[in-house]
Amino acid sequence: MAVTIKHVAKAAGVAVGTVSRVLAKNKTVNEEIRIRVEDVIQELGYKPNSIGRSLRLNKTDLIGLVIPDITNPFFAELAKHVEMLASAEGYSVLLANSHDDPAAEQQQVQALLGRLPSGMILVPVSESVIGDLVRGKNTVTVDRPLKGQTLVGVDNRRGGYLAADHLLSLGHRRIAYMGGPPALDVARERREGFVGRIREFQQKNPSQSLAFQTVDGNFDYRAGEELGNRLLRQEGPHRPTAIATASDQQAIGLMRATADLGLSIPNDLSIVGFDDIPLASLVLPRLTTIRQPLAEIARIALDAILNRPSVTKECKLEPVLVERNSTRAWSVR
Amino acid sequence: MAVTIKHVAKAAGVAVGTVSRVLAKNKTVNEEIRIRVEDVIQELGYKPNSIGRSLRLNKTDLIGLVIPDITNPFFAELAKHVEMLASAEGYSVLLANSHDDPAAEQQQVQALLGRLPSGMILVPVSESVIGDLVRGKNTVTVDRPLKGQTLVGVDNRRGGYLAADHLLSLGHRRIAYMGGPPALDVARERREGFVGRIREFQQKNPSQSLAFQTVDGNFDYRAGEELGNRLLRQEGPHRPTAIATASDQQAIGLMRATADLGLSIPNDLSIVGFDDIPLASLVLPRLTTIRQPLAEIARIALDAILNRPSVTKECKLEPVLVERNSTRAWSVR
DNA sequence: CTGTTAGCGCCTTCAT
DNA sequence: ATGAAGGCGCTAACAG
Repeated sequence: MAVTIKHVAKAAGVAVGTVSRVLAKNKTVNEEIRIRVEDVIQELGYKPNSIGRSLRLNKTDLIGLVIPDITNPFFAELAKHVEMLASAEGYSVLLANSHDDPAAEQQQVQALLGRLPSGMILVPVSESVIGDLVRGKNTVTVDRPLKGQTLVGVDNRRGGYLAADHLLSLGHRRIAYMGGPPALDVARERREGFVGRIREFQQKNPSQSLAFQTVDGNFDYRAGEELGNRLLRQEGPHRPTAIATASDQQAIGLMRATADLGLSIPNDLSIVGFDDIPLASLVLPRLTTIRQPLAEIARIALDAILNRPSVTKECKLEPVLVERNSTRAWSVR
Repeated sequence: MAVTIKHVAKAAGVAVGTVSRVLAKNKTVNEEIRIRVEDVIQELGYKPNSIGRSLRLNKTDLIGLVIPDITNPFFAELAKHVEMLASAEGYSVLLANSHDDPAAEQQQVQALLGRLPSGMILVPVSESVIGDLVRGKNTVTVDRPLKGQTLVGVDNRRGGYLAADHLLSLGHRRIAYMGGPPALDVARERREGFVGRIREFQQKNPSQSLAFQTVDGNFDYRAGEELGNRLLRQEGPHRPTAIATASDQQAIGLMRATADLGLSIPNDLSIVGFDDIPLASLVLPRLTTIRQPLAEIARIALDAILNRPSVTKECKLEPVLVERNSTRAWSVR
């Protein structure tokens, strides 16, 4: 058995309570004794047992993180930031994937909750099932909302708006929007923001002709490629000169479809993504996209969990347009 | 306070020991009593407290996973498989990033060890520092070796060999190899395997002219692009017609450099990667690569940790060549 | 077959 | 300022 507080106490000739106080840096400990105890701790190589501590205190130094899929670059980046911040504060993170499956999500959340974490950061998949599971559980939700739970994320409408605005101001008048799964609020909001800016333009410039269409699908590469093919196979005046997507992964899939058809980006087609995953600045051409401030999101989420007082019911951060090389001005040809 | 085994016992009119036995599915419990206890558990919504359990049993249901960077698709995939398998067995995984920094790694490992995990899966960064930290700790090492620790990974030499063999049999005679950081065993082994096949060919076909060169760098996209530029800017007969890389990320960076120079893959240049990350089959053209059986690796690693007996000191899995569209036969032109 | 009980390692109150 | 002791929730050994 490992060395415990008892061994230290005996070796130092004091009571366990005193050792505990030394550990807790309690000021009411005699200097001389403190030194002695610390020496013994060094000598014996004593390491506090976090389980005993947790049992007594009825809390752990664990943060649960439940995301759909760690393989998704966006969530990987979120996880990385959360882990960095958490470990800097002495917390460890419990990782669980829900695979976008409500049943799996429920099971994972239950499992984590059983470990009595200090808090939980959740990117929820199912609205209802999870809802009362986490009620009153010091949970914060990222990216997707959950009734009654603090949400931290980006202002998706604003993001969609920015994308549309960028394309419009570049002179594009044949535009398509590739949305995410309509079942997800995030996806709907991004699209609404985008469509909103389009409508706004149409009302202000009723004389200008503007072709606009929408498709929906999953957030992944494959969907981007498939939907892209559908969009781009339209001949002549129906084919858009610019497409905005609801995720960078879609955008990258779309880039592939574009190349497949022998079209050039940004000469024949402008593309703007969403998220700004690391890969976005590494593909060719570098992807213009709507950046989510993930480090910030992670920081706020963790803050909300560690210092309960400062919780707000909703925290929408400002997305920002990152102009790179996948978009270009369009003049009628 | 939550409902404990005591509450259940009182409500069911039995002793705590009996409840514990019901929970443990101990067969020696009277059917009738078992039912009653289970009903009460349902009714009260009792959830076993894993901390009390851990304290008593002196073990947790936690698996530590320490990797360089969750943002790296290869490690993300590893993490995903580990997490899936672990949670299927009732374990949760503690995630920590070492950021390829020995000091951070040491701190992370210490922090995780303090949580008394059942075991730890480690992709080590530093040989020495971590060595005695995990000695005797039920640790298994993945991808990179650590003295005295079980290693599960792919046979890197064999992987390198396969890549070279593929290129050679395709008829390429101007070949380059882009290696990983020479400080890493993995990188060295892959290169040795590759070079080995090249030498073998040269000895068996002394009359054939064969140009071969090597460059080294990091495993990431950026290194792939930079090294690729260096390799491809060589004019005429010095420019390779095929390049193998030590990682898919390098290969994808290289693809970008290739496109930048107006070269076509696989017409002007064949490329073979290493790892087979998800993105490898999504880039254009789809990347021919050496596949690491990650699901298998995760399974074996976890097995080694959960059933100590079956540990072997080293487990080298067979990599497999996945032929896609980034390689093509080369005839002298 | 079931009840009772003794800790697991730690913190904290209550005396001293 | 320090020691003694109780108890967090649970399991396992022992007694009945």
